[in-house]
Amino acid sequence: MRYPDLPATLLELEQQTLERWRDEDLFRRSMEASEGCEPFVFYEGPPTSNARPGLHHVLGRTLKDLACRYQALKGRRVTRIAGWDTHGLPVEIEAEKTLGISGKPEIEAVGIERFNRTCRDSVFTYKADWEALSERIAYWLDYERPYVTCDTSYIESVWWILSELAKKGLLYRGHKSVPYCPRCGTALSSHEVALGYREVEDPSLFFLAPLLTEEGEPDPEGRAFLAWTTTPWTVPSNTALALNPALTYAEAEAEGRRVIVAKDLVERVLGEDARIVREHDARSLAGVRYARPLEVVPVPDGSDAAWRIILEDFVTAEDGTGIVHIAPAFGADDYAAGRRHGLPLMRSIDDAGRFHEGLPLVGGMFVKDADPLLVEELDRRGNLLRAGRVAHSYPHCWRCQSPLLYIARESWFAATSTLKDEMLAINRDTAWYPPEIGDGRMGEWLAGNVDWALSRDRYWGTPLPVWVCDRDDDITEWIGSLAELEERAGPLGEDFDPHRPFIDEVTWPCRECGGECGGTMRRASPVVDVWFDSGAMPYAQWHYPFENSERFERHFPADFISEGLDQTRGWFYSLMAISAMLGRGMAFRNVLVNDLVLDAEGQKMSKTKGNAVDPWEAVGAYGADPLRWYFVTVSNPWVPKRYDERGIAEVARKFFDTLFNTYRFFALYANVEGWRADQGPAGGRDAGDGGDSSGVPERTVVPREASLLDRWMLSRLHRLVARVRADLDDYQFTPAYRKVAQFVDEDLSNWYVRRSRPRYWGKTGAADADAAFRTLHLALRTVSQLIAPAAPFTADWLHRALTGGESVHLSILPEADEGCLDDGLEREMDAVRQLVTLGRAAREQAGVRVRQPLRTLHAAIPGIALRAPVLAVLREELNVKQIVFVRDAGDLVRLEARPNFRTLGPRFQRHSNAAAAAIRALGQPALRAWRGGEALSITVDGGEHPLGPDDLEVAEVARGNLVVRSASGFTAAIDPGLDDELRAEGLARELVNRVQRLRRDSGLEVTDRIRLAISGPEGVRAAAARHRSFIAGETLAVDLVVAEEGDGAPGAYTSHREVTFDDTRAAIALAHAGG
RNA sequence: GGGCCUGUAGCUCAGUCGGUUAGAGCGCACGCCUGAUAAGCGUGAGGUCGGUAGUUCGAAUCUACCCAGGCCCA
Repeated sequence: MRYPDLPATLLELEQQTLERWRDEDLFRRSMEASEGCEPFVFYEGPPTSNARPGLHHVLGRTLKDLACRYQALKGRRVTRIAGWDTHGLPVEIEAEKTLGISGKPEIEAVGIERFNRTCRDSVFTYKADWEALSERIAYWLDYERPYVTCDTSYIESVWWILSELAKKGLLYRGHKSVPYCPRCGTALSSHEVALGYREVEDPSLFFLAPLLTEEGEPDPEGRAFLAWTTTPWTVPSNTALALNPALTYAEAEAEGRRVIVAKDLVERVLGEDARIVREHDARSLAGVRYARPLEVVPVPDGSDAAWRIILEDFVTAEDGTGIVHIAPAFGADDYAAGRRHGLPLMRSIDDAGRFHEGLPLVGGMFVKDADPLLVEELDRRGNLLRAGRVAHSYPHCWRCQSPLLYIARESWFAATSTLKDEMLAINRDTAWYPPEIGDGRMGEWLAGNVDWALSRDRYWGTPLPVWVCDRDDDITEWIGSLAELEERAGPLGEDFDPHRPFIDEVTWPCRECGGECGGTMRRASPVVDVWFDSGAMPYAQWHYPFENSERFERHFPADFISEGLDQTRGWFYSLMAISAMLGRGMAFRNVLVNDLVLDAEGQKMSKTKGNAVDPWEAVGAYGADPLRWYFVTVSNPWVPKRYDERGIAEVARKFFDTLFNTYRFFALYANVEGWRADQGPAGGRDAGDGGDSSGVPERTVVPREASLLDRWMLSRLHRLVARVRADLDDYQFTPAYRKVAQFVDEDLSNWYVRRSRPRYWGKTGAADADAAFRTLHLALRTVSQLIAPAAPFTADWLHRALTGGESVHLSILPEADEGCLDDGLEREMDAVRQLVTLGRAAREQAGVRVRQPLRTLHAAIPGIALRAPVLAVLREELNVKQIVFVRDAGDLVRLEARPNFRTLGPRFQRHSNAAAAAIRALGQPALRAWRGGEALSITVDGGEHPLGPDDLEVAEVARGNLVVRSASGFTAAIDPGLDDELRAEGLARELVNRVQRLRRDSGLEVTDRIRLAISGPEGVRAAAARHRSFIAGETLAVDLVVAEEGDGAPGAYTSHREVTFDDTRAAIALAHAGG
């Protein structure tokens, strides 16, 4: 049994792994394996399946999958049920396109039955695409039994929730101001409204509302409030004027009138000539009566509260007059204010946007056409101060371009605002990643919570399960199940479809009024907001409470959910609001938010711009693992991501290729040497804990007396495990996997393996080779487990290759072994690596290559001593004979004082720089004395100041005829001087270098033995002779002949080469020793 | 129009409580290595920290305004 070769490409590796997963039914096996384990509950936010998955779904699904796989790796049982969001306007719009129709009148002409059938047919258009992409990117989700929001069982659970809320008195009928298209006869969703903003010119008029006394008499002083509007057609429905309670208002003389406006706006609104007569605090004006500016619409009953001054926070002094005209029948703020103050709703127009027939002046006119007449009438009544035009952005219907009207329409509401405090408390207990979304966007949204308008006047959705008596609409019944419905209306028949139009036909005689009224209970026509559907998934995915009660309880609340930022007021809110209303507290404990995927230029991806990246293309380019890894490591999930294919290529090279090369190295030599993880070393030493079919890796494979590098590697490895676990437990995926990447590249590949290489071909003995293999095997295997959540294909392939077939996704991630951590050793090795960098820089500067040995490295390091075996690593890496640590004696070192601003700043304030300069200017003797423990003081601003221990740092800087490099307290200095001995050794290494190249060029295998001949001038011969065994050993020469120039027997060798070393010429020749 | 997020090297990103010499990878230039070789390693150059004004002894970091991109809402 060998350690297998890697597939030719990562894409091939993924394909092989996918096939294996399919053959093994691995997802199912992983679920079975965790049967009975502590559950980890994940809720899948349902995507709409009638649109293709996009690249951003790969991001979202990577994060979800990562969290779930990590928990599974820790031994949790992770429920992850797929779901489909199937109702709503996007589906209806697709159906309109399919049927070639547009708008509600045309839908009704076609018939709701046919229309909804078309909707249902279109819902799963791209289901296969979604499932295929999910599989390809290794998003493990249970697609066997997905929840589907248009299924009868799902709808029944939604009905149950609504009826529960009704029982709690949380549902009511009211009005909601909605953007409404008068031509299409329909309200538009906010998404649709956003599509239609256009810059237009509208009337801008300042109109007057004359003050009245409390008795309703004209104000003796003839004063009037001044209000501003761009919609004259709403003025007849005015019922109040709102002031900001925090503002001061002024009475001013202008154009012969005494008008009241916000004090700050007097000049802007009334001109420079306006004279302020009196000032009023807003509060003192509250409740003051005024005369209706226009009397076109009749006064309804119960209008006692109307036509008075009210106070509202939303009023600003930014524009207008600081006095806002309130027409509750139209604006959203107006409607809310109307409810707060008990104002009447003066609905004066019909569904086509026309004033009611029979009204004076404007009866039957389209509201926008009536504007000029109303302005004229205001003027005639002396209530117009000024009229003009203003350009502003105003929403239009994206379908027909009609200007939208904001109109209060009948709606069914859930009284979420009564649970505001409860939701705020839940939100505080919810762990948001990042936290600022919870505090900010979500917290503010909840703080400003208004009742949830649940109903939509549409067709394809969960029908609102409320029936209303057609004689007395105060009589309503909420139905919570199909059984309840049958109890009322009789059998519904097999396979009853609870959608419209069928549900609309279910009626029964009104019982409330004892049959006296002879009324019929008919369903209120709206369907439910689709956000209610998705927020109901914790219950409805189990058809709770009709079945699965116990399973539901086990899966509530969710431990974890994750969606895009746009879901804050969408799914996150609907989950939270529904559970709060049901009295069940929080619906999710942890929520990870991701931002958008932008294109490489930072622009939003969209089909119309043509910059959208097809996820299949992205996966096909480098593979799913690099794409997932890129998304995870490039930046935190909640930061907008630029998708740049070059970034994926970089990840594939930098991380995956490095990891693969490390494995390839391991496999190459393990196979050559016949090393197996489950066998002892060749020398017959104890095999340790041997094989591990348990899935739990051996905790410590290398005993205490193991080599320095192994102990260092294990310390790094276990520290990595501890840190990654801590990060992942805290949903910090990006830092976690950046740490893994850094470990693989810097610690494992570039230091441990590089420094250990000769150990693998036995240069240090069989036992040491075994330890080296064992350590590398453990490191690779642990890495494969750590990356399993992020790069599931690569991880699985690696794990199987290393363990002989065991899937990483069935394994358990070990805990970090504290006993392996060795802080001191890690610090020493860090110091060595720092000195190596500096030493190399010094060599570069001196123009001496590493192959040329040097006598001495002078080094200074802050605060740690390096032990002998660590120093050996440093000597070897820098190719020096000895290392001398400089102290403050001798010519090598100069002391340098570095002021510490952290302590000086607070103490010296504006004299900090002077103090710092005084410290820098301290002389060598003073600094030596300071180091010796003597007191030191400086003179600043004429005063004598003693220095404390933290006020300065004393650093050593090497000096003299050395080439010096230093950084952050570390100094490395080399003496570039060479003697004959060093030159000879350097030459010997050069010879080895040339022979190795010739070996390679001659096509020899790395293990082939050779016969070797070297000829050249005296210096070369002397070096070769002196380092004969070194050269022979390095080049695997069984025979080395050193000859005079032109001497020797060329015919005996198969490869010859002239070589030069700087200005010296020589010749080498070799032949395969075996034959 | 309002609220929020982002802006640091050519590119992608770090940057702790405000601390005086702002880091890394890629790319680029130069070099090394040749028992991981369609690999590997190193050194170097490269910055108005989006802009302006302020607070402070000291600002990438705090404040205000502005610019660009994005999100949510109207």
